[in-house]
Amino acid sequence: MEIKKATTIHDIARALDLNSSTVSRALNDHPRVSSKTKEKIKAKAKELDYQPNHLAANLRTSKSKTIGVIIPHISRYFFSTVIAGIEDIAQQQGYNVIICQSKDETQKEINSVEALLKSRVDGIIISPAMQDREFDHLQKALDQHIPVFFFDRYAESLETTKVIMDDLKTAEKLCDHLLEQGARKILVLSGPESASIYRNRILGIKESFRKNDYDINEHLSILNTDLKTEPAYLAVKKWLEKKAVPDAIYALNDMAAFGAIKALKEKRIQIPGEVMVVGFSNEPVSELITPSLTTVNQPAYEMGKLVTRKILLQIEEKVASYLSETAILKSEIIIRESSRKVK
Amino acid sequence: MEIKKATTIHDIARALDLNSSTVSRALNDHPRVSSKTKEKIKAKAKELDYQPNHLAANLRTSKSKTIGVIIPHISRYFFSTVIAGIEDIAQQQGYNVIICQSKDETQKEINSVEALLKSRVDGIIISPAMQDREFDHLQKALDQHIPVFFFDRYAESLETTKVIMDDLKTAEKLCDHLLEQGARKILVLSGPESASIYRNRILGIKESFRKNDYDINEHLSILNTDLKTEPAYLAVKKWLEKKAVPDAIYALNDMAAFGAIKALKEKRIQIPGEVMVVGFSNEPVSELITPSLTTVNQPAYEMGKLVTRKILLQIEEKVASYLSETAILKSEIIIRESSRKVK
DNA sequence: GTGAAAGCGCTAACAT
DNA sequence: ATGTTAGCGCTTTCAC
Repeated sequence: MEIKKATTIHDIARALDLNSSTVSRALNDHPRVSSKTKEKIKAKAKELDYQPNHLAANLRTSKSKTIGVIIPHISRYFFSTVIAGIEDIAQQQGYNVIICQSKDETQKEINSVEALLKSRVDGIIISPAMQDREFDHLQKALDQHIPVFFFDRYAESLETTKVIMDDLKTAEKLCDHLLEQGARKILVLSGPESASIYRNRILGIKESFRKNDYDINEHLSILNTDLKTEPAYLAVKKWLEKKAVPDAIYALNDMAAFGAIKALKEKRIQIPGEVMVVGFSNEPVSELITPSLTTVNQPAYEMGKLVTRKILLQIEEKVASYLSETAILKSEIIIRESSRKVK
Repeated sequence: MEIKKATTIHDIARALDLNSSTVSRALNDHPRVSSKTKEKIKAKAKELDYQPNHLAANLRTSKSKTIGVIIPHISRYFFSTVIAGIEDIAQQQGYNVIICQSKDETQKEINSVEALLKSRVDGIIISPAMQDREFDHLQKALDQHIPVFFFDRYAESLETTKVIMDDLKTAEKLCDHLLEQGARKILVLSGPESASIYRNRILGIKESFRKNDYDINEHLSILNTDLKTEPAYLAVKKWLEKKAVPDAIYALNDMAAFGAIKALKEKRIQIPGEVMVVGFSNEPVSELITPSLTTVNQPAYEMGKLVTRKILLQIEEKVASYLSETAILKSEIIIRESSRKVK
């Protein structure tokens, strides 16, 4: 079994009677190499089917050319779509991606950061776990000059770049819509208020009430669940047994909305006739269920691409490391059957 | 801004007045190092917060400690769940993972293999694009002694390890179920027969007909779609307008089943009263739609873990490279409302 | 059981 | 514009 060794820059140098450093420079488009030799070198490289050894280059420059990504659940449609965007940009720029799932558990997230730092990633992109209250683990990365960028969810206490949605505004508009459809008593299924996105969405909802002059205390109820289908189902079921039936259930994600729908159907409560339901984040199923679910579509793929472009700019020092920006992407309300009372 | 350099094996060696090669050996648990020195070295390593530089080790051993994964769509629940399994095992064994999406396009897949070979991955795990008819691109990897392992879908022409489902048997059982429920005329929504899994599922269905003595030609119709919701919806709609309404629609994935349900609902055909519907591969939505969808649950996470364990055994030469095995995982039929005619 | 020495393939400071 | 040289941090063969 004959294994012919791969071509190196030395082979190219030898073949052209040049020095390997010139070859290296030529292949990296260094300005101080005459275009004539550059051409010669590149031609020879192609001829010998030269494949650069990134391991060697990375060792030398002590860059891993790898970025770490930490997300709650890879198999959630929103997140896997973000990953697609991250992978696309990263690959295109010659970076690898390490994906870690936190399962929305703070401890797992801490471990992942630890592991990523050990693998010497050049940067970390994260959407932190719902329950996170402290961010020392991320601060540690920043202390080592590893950029940490957020998407969707973020830590307010860290001054770093984030790509987020215009959640407050969108949540407000969605609430406007429910009020227009005649809803007064609204039950919100929320996640932990410590998480930026849920807090923002609730602020939007309250703003909608305020500007429409509806009494928040009287008409708005907020139920904290962990925004999963089953717990939301149980919570709504319990609510319906003990408290007044609301005019609308406003879930802060689609998963929870599915649970609410299940509970309502079980009690034979008409949707949207008696109770309207809206969700957030447009799971692909949402248009397929009965009734199809009004929700908010978030540009996940774009988000992944954008946050990756931004972190790579910082990693490659094309942008100052002390610059932190907040990019806000527009999301879009999709009105479907579950909230369409008035035809 | 003071950046203290990371500890290396030389630092440890110096601190203990030993040679760096001994340190290297000790940390790798080489047998020919006295356990006393091993202990000393490990203690010192911990004390100095030594973090091995994998880049250096990988360069030296010319292993990238990276495996490439090629899947059709990362945001499909089945695949992202497989990825979760792959990542878990890989990370645990110190490997990184590069994920590529083929979008079910052969050309993209070819490009991905090319890119993975350039990144010098140690192995490739793939579920090939639906339409693939040739596998020269994968053969090329094998020629370079890069193991290529399949999961779910596979190329029959390549002799290599694969982890697949017992699709034929399961498809047969699901068909048995439909026949038991009284279905006679069955319309199958299939993908390209060139793909192993669809061919196998159809064989299973035919087997069910055969053993129950029902005439295949008379009662079984097969409609090729690309197994996406919208095209399936259109195909079924057209079918219902021109041909006889079947007793059951048997879609070879859930996406297509959703399309069929949409078309049936539009024509106000009762499910399962007039037409039963079954799918395949248990999208998380399937239990949430109305009616909830009978389908087949595939152990995706387990599949990802298993195929990764297997390829790592081969990469680390704990198993002969000429050994190719076929591991078959059991999938499970989940009967829900859409096919429950008889109470 | 431990040490010496070479080298994986590349880059970059310095020299010319 | 090109060459010289050193070295990134590790593994591994060969000595002893």
